[in-house]
Amino acid sequence: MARPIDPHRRGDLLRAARATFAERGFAGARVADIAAGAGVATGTVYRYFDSKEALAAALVDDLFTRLTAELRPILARPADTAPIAATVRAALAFLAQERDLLRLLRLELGLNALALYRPARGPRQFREELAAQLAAMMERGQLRRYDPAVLAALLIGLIEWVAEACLIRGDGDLAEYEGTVLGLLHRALLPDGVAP
Amino acid sequence: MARPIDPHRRGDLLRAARATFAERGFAGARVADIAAGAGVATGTVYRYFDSKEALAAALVDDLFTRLTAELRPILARPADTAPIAATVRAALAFLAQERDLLRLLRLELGLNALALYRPARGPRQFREELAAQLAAMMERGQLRRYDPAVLAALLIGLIEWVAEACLIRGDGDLAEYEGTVLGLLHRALLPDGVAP
Amino acid sequence: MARPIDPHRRGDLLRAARATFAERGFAGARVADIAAGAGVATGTVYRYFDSKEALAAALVDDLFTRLTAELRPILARPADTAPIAATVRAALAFLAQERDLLRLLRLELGLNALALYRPARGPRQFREELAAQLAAMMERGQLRRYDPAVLAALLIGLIEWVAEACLIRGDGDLAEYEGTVLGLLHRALLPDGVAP
Amino acid sequence: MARPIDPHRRGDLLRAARATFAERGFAGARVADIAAGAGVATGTVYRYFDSKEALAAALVDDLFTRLTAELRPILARPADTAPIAATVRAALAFLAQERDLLRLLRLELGLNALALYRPARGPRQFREELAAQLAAMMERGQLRRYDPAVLAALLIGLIEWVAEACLIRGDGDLAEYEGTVLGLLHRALLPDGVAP
DNA sequence: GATGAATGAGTCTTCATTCAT
DNA sequence: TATGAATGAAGACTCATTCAT
Repeated sequence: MARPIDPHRRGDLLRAARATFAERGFAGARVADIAAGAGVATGTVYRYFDSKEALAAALVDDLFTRLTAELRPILARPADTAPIAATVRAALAFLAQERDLLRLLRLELGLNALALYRPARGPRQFREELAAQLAAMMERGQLRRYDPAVLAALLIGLIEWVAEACLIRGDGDLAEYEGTVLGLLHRALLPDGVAP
Repeated sequence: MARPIDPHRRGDLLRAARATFAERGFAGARVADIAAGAGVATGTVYRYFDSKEALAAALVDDLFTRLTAELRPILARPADTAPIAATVRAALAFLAQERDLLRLLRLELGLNALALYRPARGPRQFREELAAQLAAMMERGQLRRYDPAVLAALLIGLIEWVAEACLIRGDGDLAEYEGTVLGLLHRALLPDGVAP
Repeated sequence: MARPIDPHRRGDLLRAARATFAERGFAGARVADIAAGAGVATGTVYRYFDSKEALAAALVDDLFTRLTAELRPILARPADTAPIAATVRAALAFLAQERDLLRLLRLELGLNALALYRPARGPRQFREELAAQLAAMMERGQLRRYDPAVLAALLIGLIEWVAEACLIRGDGDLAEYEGTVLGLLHRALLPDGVAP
Repeated sequence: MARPIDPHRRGDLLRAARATFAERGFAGARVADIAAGAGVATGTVYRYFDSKEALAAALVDDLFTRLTAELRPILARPADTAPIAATVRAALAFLAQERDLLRLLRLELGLNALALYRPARGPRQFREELAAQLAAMMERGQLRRYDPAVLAALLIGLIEWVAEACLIRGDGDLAEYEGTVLGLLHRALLPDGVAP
């Protein structure tokens, strides 16, 4: 049997890539540096990832995976009186800790690059779960009626927007933007005469 | 750098750049090709623009300039009972006709590149005008009270979000998304008991 | 390097190599593909051949071995009144069926590569046999006197030349070239007043 | 007016390439080295030649051009009683001084590479001239009748063969091989009862 | 001002070969 | 013996930018 594939290698490479991208930016990071950072030879990178871009895409994929893993339980919390607000807050808190990946994603990677590698599953699936959840809430009269799919996409878009504006561009204060968005959503989503 | 003399040349270059970027993408477009497309020598490009990126940024700048020029009168229309909805509609209609620049902006240019070259005036100034307008409307009781600056940014963000989702990613139907967003804004912004 | 145990494997590899070289060219053929084609692991190739080039050289070696094996009996045919012409014809007919290896040899392999791996025996030995045969014929007055060694080399060179011109470069018609060469040899080699 | 193109550059590059190829071989020669040898920047090479291979092909082209320029007058020498022998001798003498290019051509360049770049003119045209010359000689009864085109190709092939055997592979002595070939040609080409 | 020839930095990727298992 | 994961050297080429004319 040949040398068995090391299950840690992939993680090591991802870690090294994240550090190198954060330090030097995507263009400035050399594949050789990332390999060295993971303690392997340059060519080895290409046994785990198709290209430098694929490495970055995997990092971003991973970000979304962890984010949605964090949000799902909150969104599904049956007793929560304001699951949407809680989800938005949790998402923003999570993203605030991942500025480096967020910068990589919005500042350096073309959306094109991403589209090539991002498996449709992750974020799309979460959006569908969210839409289902929203539809159920509308059904129960907890939410005004909108197109659940569009509303789900919109909620995610709003989260991304706040993150981009506050965490990447630094154009605004996170708490303030969060407050405004939640207030707006409160008015827009809750039926008349319902407390948040 | 001396100011370019011939404004005609500048326009030719911008036109050639737009065509070349649309055809080959930003990376694939050679400065020499753009120059040839405008009927000038390669070096001449650099008398009008500092770099290839500056050329792209100018194109995007121009997009925003034309967009805001289109929106200002609508927003300021005194008799309009729903200036916000009209503005959103006009913005989306305008952007629907500029998909190629939108793609360039979101798909190929890093936000980084943009930040380097985009003069703060254009979009920022429009945002401030919008904020002032919103503040005035709140003052008059036509709008619920939110932070006008954040709300202005949010409105612009929503427009960009719809444009990106529907015009670039093709993830949704423009009319449907527009309807949902306008409905949501209606609920969120108008005081109780006010017709749109 | 231990001698390979399984001669079957060796044949499989040679077959796979020939197919892969023919399909993708020498440079385009990956050792891993050849291994896969033979149903073995990459590393196994190196138990049978020292290098990718050695694989190609073995193929060419084999070509020469088969060619000379085919020619020897013809050349030695005691009753033949024109053994040289018969040999040239047989050689060309044989080579016409091995275009792929011929192309590999003349188009892709540098003669350098060949020199490194080709064991001197094969072609050199045949040339010596041919020279001996020619010397004997000169002795018997069946041939004009030339340096037998040079003439042997020349005959082989002429065969290779016709093969290259007609089978590889496609510059001429095989039958026509063969006829001209045989006519020329006839004049040059046979003593006056001898029928072919 | 921009910097005018330097007519010496191409020649400088060719000279530097020849020296570098001779010293390091084709594969071993770096384009950067060749450029440095010609006193220009790496990229400049690519304004004059499409690729490293094109550089080598140009060198070989040049070899043929100079060779045929040398042979034409000899071949056309009206008073010459043995123009073919004189041409063969002159060709071999010329090639003996160009071993480095000959090695490059036969040892390192695939014939493929050559075919891509070699303009059909040079050698092909010479072959046609030679064929015409041979046809005229046949017409005048100075030569036995063969297909002139094939015979021309064959004569050139014989010269190349002697050059390869003696100058590149070192398998034989040039004078001896030349003598044998000329003797053979003498017998094969001259009509009975004609002195060389 | 315009020209366009010259510059030269800068790196991803492949794949033959090795050798630990 | 076979395996196949790991290695890592190695360099052609592009093209944005400059600047001599």
